[in-house]
Amino acid sequence: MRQRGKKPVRSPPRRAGSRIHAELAAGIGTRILDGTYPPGTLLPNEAEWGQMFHASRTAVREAIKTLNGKGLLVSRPKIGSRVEPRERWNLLDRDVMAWHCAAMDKTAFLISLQEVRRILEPGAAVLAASRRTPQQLAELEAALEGMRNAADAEAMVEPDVRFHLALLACANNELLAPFGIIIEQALANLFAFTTRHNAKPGQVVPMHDDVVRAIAAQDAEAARKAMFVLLDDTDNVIGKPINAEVKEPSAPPHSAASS
Amino acid sequence: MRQRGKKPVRSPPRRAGSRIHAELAAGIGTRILDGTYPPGTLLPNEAEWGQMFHASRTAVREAIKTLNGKGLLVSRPKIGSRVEPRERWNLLDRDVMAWHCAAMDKTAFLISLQEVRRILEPGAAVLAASRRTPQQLAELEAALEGMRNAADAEAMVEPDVRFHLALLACANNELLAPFGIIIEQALANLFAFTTRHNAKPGQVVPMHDDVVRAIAAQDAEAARKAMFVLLDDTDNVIGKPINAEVKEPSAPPHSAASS
DNA sequence: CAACGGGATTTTGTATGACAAATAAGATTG
DNA sequence: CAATCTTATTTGTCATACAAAATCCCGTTG
Repeated sequence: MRQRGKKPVRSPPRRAGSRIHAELAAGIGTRILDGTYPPGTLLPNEAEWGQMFHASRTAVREAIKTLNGKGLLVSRPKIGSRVEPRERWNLLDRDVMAWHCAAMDKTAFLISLQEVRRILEPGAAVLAASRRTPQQLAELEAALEGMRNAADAEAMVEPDVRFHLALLACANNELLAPFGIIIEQALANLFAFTTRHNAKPGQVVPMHDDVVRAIAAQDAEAARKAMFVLLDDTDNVIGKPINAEVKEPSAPPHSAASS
Repeated sequence: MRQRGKKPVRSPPRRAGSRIHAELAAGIGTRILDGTYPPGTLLPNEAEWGQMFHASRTAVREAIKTLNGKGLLVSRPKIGSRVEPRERWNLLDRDVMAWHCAAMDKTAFLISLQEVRRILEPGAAVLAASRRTPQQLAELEAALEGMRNAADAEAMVEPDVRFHLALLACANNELLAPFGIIIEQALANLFAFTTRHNAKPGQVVPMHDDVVRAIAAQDAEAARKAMFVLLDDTDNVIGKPINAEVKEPSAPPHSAASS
């Protein structure tokens, strides 16, 4: 009952409950990833963000702390918040990856993703062959079964992702887990291509099956090779439309920091 | 009415300016990484953390938002903050890596790190051979020169780290950058071993030189092989003390998630 | 008695205001 | 002109109040 004076005008209920700090983090994060605020830039101060998004300084600060945790920013008194150099960004974070993916060219992004997959997945398959537990193998087989039962290409994406994540898990190296995000992003975005260039889907399941059999037999070298076959196939799906659309033979790997 | 003049009740100045929310984030993060609060656990609520650390709820919330950004937590009203499953953690984040490294057995951690390095760095070397710019090559050579001029083993760590980071940069794939953290952690911790088991330091520089020459000559396969030689050497440095200290032949890769 | 629904309660989410601390930049002074 | 002091700006921290969400409990009702 202690009403204590009066209600200070108090801005309107601010729409039904939506996590404002999350929106703010996405808003600021997007602007960083899309180059509006390149590395080294001093961001607007907290009060300005608050006005831009019609939010309180509290919400702004929490958003900034979130981005801080992702390595995009550092804040110091009297200075403000400065965008960190790209190599400090946690690009493997789900949100950062999503903002990044939204900002850059999808095709170039997919090529980068596939390059990393070609490095990682064969190595993971080698480890998996010698280390997978029976239970992990069962999950791998379950994912494969899910791919077999998929009605159409779209329904195959989910078990496909599950398959590759299960493979990573079979490697039993916890530092490999963060790359699951790369798998998810790659396969999710790949779907846009597979619908347009349906590259003999009948062979996809047998190729995955080869990987499973090699890992079940603990044959590391066979697992490695089977994984390369799988990746080659994926590269073909991506590569075809690229060659058809891209003209220039060599583009700069990623836009220079200068501008 | 408002006690403007002197100090109101107001808790003591709380020690000279130290970022409390950072301390809190470290405190909570450490407790998560060391297993005090395993995945799935409901954390104490914000008020309780505030009492534990003698900090305001605001500071606690900002710390939690930081951990949120690192994928360690999710918070929901009425529920509280729950520890996310390990596969959602951003293990490649600097802070998370540091907390993790402090909590787990150093030797086991180094073995995991080296496994990932064996997968990644040869692949990065292959890409580097075909894609490095002259400037990137120059930085690689500068790091090598820094290793040559190092007075002792300790002075070699910094240019060594720079060398491997430069190699990653030569690959010109931005998704490879996050691994720089693995390199840094690996070499920093490795130093504890190399000082104790100084495995013929005279060969280290020539082996790095082989990598540089292969990349300069754009010989991808030679770069790959030279990198393997380098990694084999490191494995030897780690492996020797391990075999001397560890008894049990096979331990579970990482403590299983009970449920 | 059991299933259902609606409030009570707990916890996070947001806003506001005030002050402390840090530091860059300008003003002052020897 | 240089060293120092003041000032101004921005983040950091605290306290308080209230809103929103979601569980949980309990009463209602078939």
